[in-house]
Amino acid sequence: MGVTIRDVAERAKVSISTVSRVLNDTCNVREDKRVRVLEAAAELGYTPNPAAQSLHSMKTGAIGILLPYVSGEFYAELLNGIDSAAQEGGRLLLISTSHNSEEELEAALKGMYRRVDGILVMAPVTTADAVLQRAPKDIPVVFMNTRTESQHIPLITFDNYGGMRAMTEHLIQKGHRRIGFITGPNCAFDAQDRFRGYREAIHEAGIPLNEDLVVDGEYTQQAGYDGARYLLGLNPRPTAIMTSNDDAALGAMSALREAGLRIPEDVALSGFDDIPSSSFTVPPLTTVHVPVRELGSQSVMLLEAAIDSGLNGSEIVTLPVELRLRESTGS
Amino acid sequence: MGVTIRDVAERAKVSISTVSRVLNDTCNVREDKRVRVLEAAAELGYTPNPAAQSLHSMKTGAIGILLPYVSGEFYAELLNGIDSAAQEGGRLLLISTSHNSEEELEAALKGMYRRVDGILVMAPVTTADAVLQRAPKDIPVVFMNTRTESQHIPLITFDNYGGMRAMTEHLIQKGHRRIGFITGPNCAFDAQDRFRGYREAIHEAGIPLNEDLVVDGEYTQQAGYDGARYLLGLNPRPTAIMTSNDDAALGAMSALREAGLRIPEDVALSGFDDIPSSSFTVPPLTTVHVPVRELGSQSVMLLEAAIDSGLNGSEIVTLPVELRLRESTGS
DNA sequence: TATCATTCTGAAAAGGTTTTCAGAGTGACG
DNA sequence: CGTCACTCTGAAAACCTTTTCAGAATGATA
Repeated sequence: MGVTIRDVAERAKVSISTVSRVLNDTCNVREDKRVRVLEAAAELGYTPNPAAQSLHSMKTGAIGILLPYVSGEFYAELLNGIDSAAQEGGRLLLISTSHNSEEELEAALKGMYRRVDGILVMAPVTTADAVLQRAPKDIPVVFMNTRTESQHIPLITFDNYGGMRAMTEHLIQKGHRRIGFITGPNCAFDAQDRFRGYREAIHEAGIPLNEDLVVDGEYTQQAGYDGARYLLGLNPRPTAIMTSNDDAALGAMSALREAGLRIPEDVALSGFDDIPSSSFTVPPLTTVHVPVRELGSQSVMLLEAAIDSGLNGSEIVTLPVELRLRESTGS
Repeated sequence: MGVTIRDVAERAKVSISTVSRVLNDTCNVREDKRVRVLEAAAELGYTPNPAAQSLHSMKTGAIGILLPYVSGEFYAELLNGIDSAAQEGGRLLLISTSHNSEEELEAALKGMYRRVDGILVMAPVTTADAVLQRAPKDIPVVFMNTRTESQHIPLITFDNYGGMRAMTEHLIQKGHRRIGFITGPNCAFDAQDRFRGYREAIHEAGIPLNEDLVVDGEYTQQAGYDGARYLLGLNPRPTAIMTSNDDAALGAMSALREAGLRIPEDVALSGFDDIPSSSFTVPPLTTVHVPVRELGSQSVMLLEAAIDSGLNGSEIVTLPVELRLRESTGS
């Protein structure tokens, strides 16, 4: 079917070794043969078969990405960061989503084995250690936004705890005492960390933690909507509502409007992630800016370093987050 | 490095052919050898090398996806549809984004050549025909949401023209005569089709097309915001604003609120795409529901059919769209 | 002219799998 | 016991490339 190096060699009347040498210019070939080969290759439209190349070189030129799911602007941004860094490095991207349990992750890892030179894993519900145990050991793995017990795992994450803590302090400093909190999915570590930031800030301010003000949620608009409606039904109702991500905040905003409440005069509202939408809400949403694109691109760079050096790095990088104070909390 | 079929054969004390036969159960092997092979394979953790398999079978078990960019909820949904269908078919996904010019597309196609069994292309700014000319011919390609001159190209799209036309008619029927329109990117065919739907509906209603009411935009919130601000500066201002997608509508909504205008009493607003956010805005956004997930999954299925049958289908499927009338237009 | 050093070049091996082909073993039957 | 039919099994080829190794061609020098 396809045109092989043999066809090129035949047409250029040289051996296949010479063709290979010319195409990879790996050592000197007499000029006339060189041009003959190049012409033949161009005329036939020859492209080396990547499978054969991989087989020999034990490299694939691709990296794999495992994500728990893809939804909303957050993941779109993440993919942008990953893709641009991968393209920079001239690598293809194999992607596989909706892996939450360890079993699914293991299957996905196996599926990528030897098809990629390294794997990027975002696994918010399992520890990196558990994943690594089940992963093939001769391929570098870099984690994003995952928890680990060991300190020797290449991991890029951001300061979920600190961000939510700072946000809570901001609201407390604005005078709020009854602060409702809509959590993310309980099983996700980042959601736990964010909640911890809230809890500890509340505690340190000497405010008793009121369990009624904490409602289980998800990272979705629907959950934000539902959670906010619940909180608004309390008596007295909270003076501020914190959500665990911006999507939930959008949902909560919808519930607040529906109830005829003004933001922030009646109820203040905060999000987390700083997705593009958050600056276009009315009022603009106070949130925590998370460097998503950087998370993606730096993870790829870390992975490439591991691939090129052959040794799996072991740094844990925590990217800083930043409060974006906007009108939804009266700033 | 890795464990090969040879290692398994050695351990099980059989030939590599037998190992291959057992693992693919391709013909009968005596039971005792069978279990020996299976045990050996399990103990060594053997996984066949995909490069070697591809080399022999001329199949890769992967499909490629070329997207112009990834941004916002629309693409997240699309990827979901694609990924779930691909997983169903047991295929891996190679993804590559930010291809707009024909040159970039060609390079990306070349890069995927023989790494995938088929390619899914979403190319809103070039015609499918142009892409096909530059693509390797021995690999099936399915297009999404692209324009073509020929009728014999496998293409799944949806009714951009009809959707926007219906939306315009809806607004006209609500009594609007001064209807502002914020276009999508001029170069994109779907944006052109959507605009055409607006123009022709206006025309058929006997309303003269007022160029001032049409403002160039993009598929972004920022463009919607800017466009709406411009339209609101007109005197008299339009009584309704139509945007070319929901992201732009969110931006426009922000501009309307900022200007202290009520939706829909002062200005009605419509979007296109029906992204998840659109039902959580206040008021909920009237929009055109587009079956994004289906677009993704059906494209994959069409591609798989082409791969399996060996012949590139040539149907053009146009998925129906559907008006979602909500409060932002007074429904 | 013969020899040497130098630059090019082709044959062949290796990389890991699947599949074909022919040969080996087993059991049945005459 | 010899033959036949049948089921298993192993050796080898094929898939396509890169790279090593040895040999060929060229030019220069004695």
